[in-house]
Amino acid sequence: MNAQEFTEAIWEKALQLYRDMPWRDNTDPYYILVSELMLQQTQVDRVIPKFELFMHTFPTILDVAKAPLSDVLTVWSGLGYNRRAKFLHATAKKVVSDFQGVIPDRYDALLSLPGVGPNTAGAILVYSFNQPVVFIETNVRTVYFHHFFHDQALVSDKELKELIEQTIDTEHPREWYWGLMDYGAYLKKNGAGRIDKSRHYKKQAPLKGSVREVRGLILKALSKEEYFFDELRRSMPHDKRFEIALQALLKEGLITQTDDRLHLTKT
DNA sequence: AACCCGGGGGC
DNA sequence: GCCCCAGGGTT
Repeated sequence: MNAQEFTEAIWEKALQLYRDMPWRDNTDPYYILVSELMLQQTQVDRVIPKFELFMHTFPTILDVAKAPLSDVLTVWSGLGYNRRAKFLHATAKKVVSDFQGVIPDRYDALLSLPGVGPNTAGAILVYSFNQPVVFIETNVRTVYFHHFFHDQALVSDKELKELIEQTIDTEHPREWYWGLMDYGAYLKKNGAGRIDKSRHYKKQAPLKGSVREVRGLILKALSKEEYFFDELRRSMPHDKRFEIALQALLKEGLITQTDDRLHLTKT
């Protein structure tokens, strides 16, 4: 299949498989920023209700910047990878203080924001500003592996970038990537995804029995009410994971201890 | 380069 | 019970 046949096939899939999402109906940079942070390692179906709650609670990026971190963490609670809530809070404050409250439309400036890496920066440029930049994530990998690398054991992102660059629709990058996302998600749902073909693929450690499982329990508890240290410990698994998780959360600034009480960090 | 960071749904 | 999900930060 040559490049033109490929692009025609993708556009056909894009029409067939289009998924409606709140951040597709409104591509304001703030919508895209929030959705992309939430979508890191998290499925679309789980993000949509959290996204709507978040936007209802914090209608503008200034509302996030002004809010205590504890409020952002509470809204985030249940979505997972709670550090992202702190990253988003810090990014909102930085956009207000360093960028006049305007989310930047340049790659380097976006990369300077906490929680925004190469993928998220590229996604913001594509989806919000409609710029034809190359970025790689799991659905993009799935589509290109399926069509161009069937008989190759391992594929590097460098090889992938060349193909993406050759096939990207420079006139309609936003809709083009929407199509890649929808088609890639479709392929994986139907068992055609082979993400382990990527040289960057790493199997993640199980959650069960891990420290980060206890981190989640601590944050979930503190999202509801404050605890005395011993009171909280008694409600947690009785092993070393609790102490490790607690120290990490204190160090990272997600939680704070004042007067023998533990609570979500306010500032 | 290796490790850490949630929680849930699909299978 | 195992897997992965619109990845990024730290060491």
